[in-house]
Amino acid sequence: MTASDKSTAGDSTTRRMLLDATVQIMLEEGYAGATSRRVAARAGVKPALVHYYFPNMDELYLAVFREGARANLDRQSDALVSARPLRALWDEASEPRGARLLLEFMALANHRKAIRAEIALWAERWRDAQITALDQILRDHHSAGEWSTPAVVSVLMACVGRMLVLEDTLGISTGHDELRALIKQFVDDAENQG
Amino acid sequence: MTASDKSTAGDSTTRRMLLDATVQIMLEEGYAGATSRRVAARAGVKPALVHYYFPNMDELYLAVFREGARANLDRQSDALVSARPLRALWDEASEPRGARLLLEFMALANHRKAIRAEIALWAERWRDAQITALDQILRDHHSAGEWSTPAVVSVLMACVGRMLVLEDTLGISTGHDELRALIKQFVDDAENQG
DNA sequence: GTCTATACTTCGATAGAC
DNA sequence: GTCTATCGAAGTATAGAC
Repeated sequence: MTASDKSTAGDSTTRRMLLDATVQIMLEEGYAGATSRRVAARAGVKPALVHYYFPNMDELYLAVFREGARANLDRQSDALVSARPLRALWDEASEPRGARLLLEFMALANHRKAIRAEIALWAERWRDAQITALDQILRDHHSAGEWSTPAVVSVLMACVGRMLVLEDTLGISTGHDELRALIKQFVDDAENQG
Repeated sequence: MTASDKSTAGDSTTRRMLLDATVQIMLEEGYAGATSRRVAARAGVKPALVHYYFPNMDELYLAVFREGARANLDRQSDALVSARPLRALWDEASEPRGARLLLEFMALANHRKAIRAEIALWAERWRDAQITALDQILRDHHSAGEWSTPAVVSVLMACVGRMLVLEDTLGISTGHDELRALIKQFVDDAENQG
């Protein structure tokens, strides 16, 4: 085990474990449950260590968010050049963990104003890249309907995919199957003739 | 001023002020900012009074939610029998205060599990009523498109209207105008030929 | 119904030993 | 890098005077 293995192996550095613990707690108990003490306990270290790696809690939350945002952008880049980009985008928007974490960060942005700008920055990058790529994709697949412009498709998939997940999490399901079937049909129609 | 006026007049009882203060703080600082001390301060009373009217904080949050949910259902009932029900539903889904408050309660439901069931109950009632009414409305206006079923229209308007508001709040706007214009066009087309 | 006073817990953050 | 120890602030909740 050389020193350089540290970044590729289990990534079991303390900092890594603190970030993971924060995400896990946010998903299970909401952002208000991710306190310095509880994050430390989940990571198996003492509370003071949290402040060694992150000067304050805002920085911890921002580090968690930035890491997730970067991973999200990377996955989207892969999705946009895949064989079925529309399906990949829809799957990504419907991914429960990401949607639930984003809910927490949206609420956290309302409680800690330092978070707000970071989310907006990431979201605009994410959407711009998606719209740019969709412009070509929708043209290639000459998708039906004058309404299916890149911007509309991008915003619609993001809004609907995520909100359906959030409703599912709460135990709300009325109408979901019907809407999901419709979207799946649109995606399949567009990509099977491409 | 008789005793019965208390319910109709300014409603300036202490309980009323506590509920209002809680909503205001949740909107401005997020649910985690609505602590018993701060709610009391905002209402102009001492913290102990909060626990006189509400045995614990869960009950306060639930009282706030139930009141908002009832008002929401009432407004929807009016909307569904109005001259332009689709426009009214879209306006209601796009109303910033309601959408932002719902975000807080969705996150709160993840932090305080007692909230979760109450939201699901209200949301299912709300959607069922909407779908039932839309069934007749869409028939009357013989709205175009095989996709415009009651369930799909209901879920779509709710998801998109609210998520656009949340994105706006964060400072995200790309693609919003285009999608809003499209929905406005759909609503207008459906209701101008009715 | 509203207050004062208080008990108890948990929080974020720091100082300093190892 | 990790710990022990600790500070001061803020949280929920209760008891009891008025």
